Order: sequence, then structure tokens, then C-alpha cells
Amino acid sequence: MTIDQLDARIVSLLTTEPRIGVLECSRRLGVARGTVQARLDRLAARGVITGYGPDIDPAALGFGVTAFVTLQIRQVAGHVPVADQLALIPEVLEAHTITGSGDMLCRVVARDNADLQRVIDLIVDVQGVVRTSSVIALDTPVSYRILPLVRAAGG
Amino acid sequence: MTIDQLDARIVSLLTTEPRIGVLECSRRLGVARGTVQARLDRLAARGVITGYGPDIDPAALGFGVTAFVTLQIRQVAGHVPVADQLALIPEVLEAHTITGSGDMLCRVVARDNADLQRVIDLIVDVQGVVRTSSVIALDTPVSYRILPLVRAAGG
DNA sequence: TACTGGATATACAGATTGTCCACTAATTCA
DNA sequence: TGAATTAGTGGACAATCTGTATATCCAGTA
Repeated sequence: MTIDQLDARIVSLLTTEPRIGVLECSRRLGVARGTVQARLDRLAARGVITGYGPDIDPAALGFGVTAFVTLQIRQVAGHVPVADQLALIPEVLEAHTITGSGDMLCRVVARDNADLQRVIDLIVDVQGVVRTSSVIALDTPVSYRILPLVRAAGG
Repeated sequence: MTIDQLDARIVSLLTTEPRIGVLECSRRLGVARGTVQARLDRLAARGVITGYGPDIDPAALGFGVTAFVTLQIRQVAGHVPVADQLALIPEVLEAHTITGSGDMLCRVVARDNADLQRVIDLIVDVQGVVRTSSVIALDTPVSYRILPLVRAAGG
């Protein structure tokens, strides 16, 4: 159900130096290559590791503005669910339903503040969205990281 | 400043099938291996690709509860910045300063709702945090994805 | 026209991967 | 207690991939 210290060390090492490969990883950790491979296979099978895709920085793509948009929803019968429509907007990076009153919270990006207005307009146009309220992320002193959690879980 | 269609296709392919490697990737796209390698190097150099680390699912680690915590800050001179202290809490996956009034928005995870209380208490104990307000993510109909944006950016 | 950047084709040695196997140690269970 | 199961180790193999370098070609540009 959880991970042990070796799992945590493997993930930790691969996170900080993803290009080293399984063999080098096993060398660094002083275990057999088969062990590392088996561990990684198991972590993937258990869903702990969901992928190895390249991490993309939206800002480097020109989407320098990040905002969190809270939606107030009025569910309309016979319509495409709000989430499905939000998923069609590339700038909506993720969307959650949240406690409160059937509302949603979305993370969106945009090229600039004017572009953000465009994105918000797209969201407002979604069937069932009553109104939105946005906060813009000015700075990100702690950007998404999972390593401390992995180490805490594996300690 | 932006990416072209080939870049987008490379990233797209590597995101959906990260294990295929550069060579297989070049075969699938019908371009030379050197081209793919050069593109990836350039994307990494430009900061578009920030890494290739394994993607970890906190829920599979036992942290099934996600919440967004908004902090009201009172900056205290002579103290460790709030963000630095938040960074010490493994359950704080990311933290942003946001528009509004010098507040912050954090994404946190916890093992369950009771555990969330513990994490929130940790946050409240941070010097300079005046109060917090949390919303719990009940469901995530759109989980973090970057591919649509990459495709949109790549024409 | 000459230059530059990007793409292609090709080549090579070295390293890595995917899979086997056999053996050991620890744990579980009948 | 003995058998079965699971995880780790060390070794081995062929097949493949990577890193790197070469020379050529093409298009846009000074």
C-alpha cells in the first residue's frame, strides 16, 4: 500500500537525474539492476508511477500567466457536462470539483493578462457556468514538487 | 519563442509513449534521428522541456485527499519567509502568491480528511500565516495535462 | 554570392535494455 | 517442520539504442 525506502530512493534519484537509466541507477544505489527494474515495474503496476513523459513548462511555450478560476455551476439537464467542455479548452490545464456548492476550480494558463480574459470568456461561455472568479498567480515560490512527499512516504 | 508542429509532435509522442526512445520516435514521425535529438536538445535548452522524471500519483502513495488552501499572510520582518517554511512541509505540493492581498494559494495532499486537518495545522503554525481557508477537491474530471496546450502552441 | 541554421544520411564504438537463468534469504502457510 | 512464495543477487546473451561525428543538401538572408 505504500513504498519503502528503496522505492523512495529510486524515484528520488530518477527524478533528479532522469537520464541516467536503470543500470546507472542500480549502480548508484548499490543494488542489482534486476531489483531496480522490478521495483519500477511494480511501482508502475501499482499506479504510483504513472508515466515518464517530458515535463513541459507552459511559460516557456509563451503561456506566462497562470490563474486559478473558480466556477459557479448550474447543472443543466441534457447538456454536455461542464468538465467535458472545459477539457476542450487547451488552456485549462486541470479542473477539480470542490467542496462548497458544486463549484469547480480550474488551473488555466494564458499568454498575458489580455489573453487570460479571452480564456476566461471561453470558460464563461461553457453551458452551465454561471459565473467565475479568478486569482492570478503572481509568483510560484514552491513549484510543483513531489519528492519531499515521496521521501516522507518512503522514510 | 514558440514551437513548431514537429516539436509538438515529438513532445506529443513522447508524452503518450515515453519509453520508445529517440530512435523509435524518429521512425514514427518519419524524420531523421538526429533531427529528433536536436529538437529535444533545443527544447531542453530553451526550457520548454524541464525534465523527464517519473510522474508520481500521490493518491497511489496513500495521499488520496487533495485540497487547495488559501492563506492570508501578515509579513513579519525578521522571519523566515512564509514560502520557505511551507516548502518544508512535504504535503504542500506547490504554493503560489496570488492577486488579492498578498495571499497565497497552496495545493496540499493528505492521507484522509483527518490528516488534512493535521497538514492545515502545520500551515497555520507557519510564522506570518494569519488564517487559512480550504477547499477540498472532490473529483478531478480534468487532471493535469499539457498536451492540448502543446498541440495548440505547435499549430 | 556567400553564410548560416536546420535537416538528412551514414557510420562507429560503447553502453544499455530486455530477458533469461540459477542460487540465496526471508516470509508465509499448511 | 517442510513446502511454497516472494524478493534480491550475479551473471549472461543478443539486440538495440545512444552519443558522437562526418559530409551533404536546402532555404532564407546578408
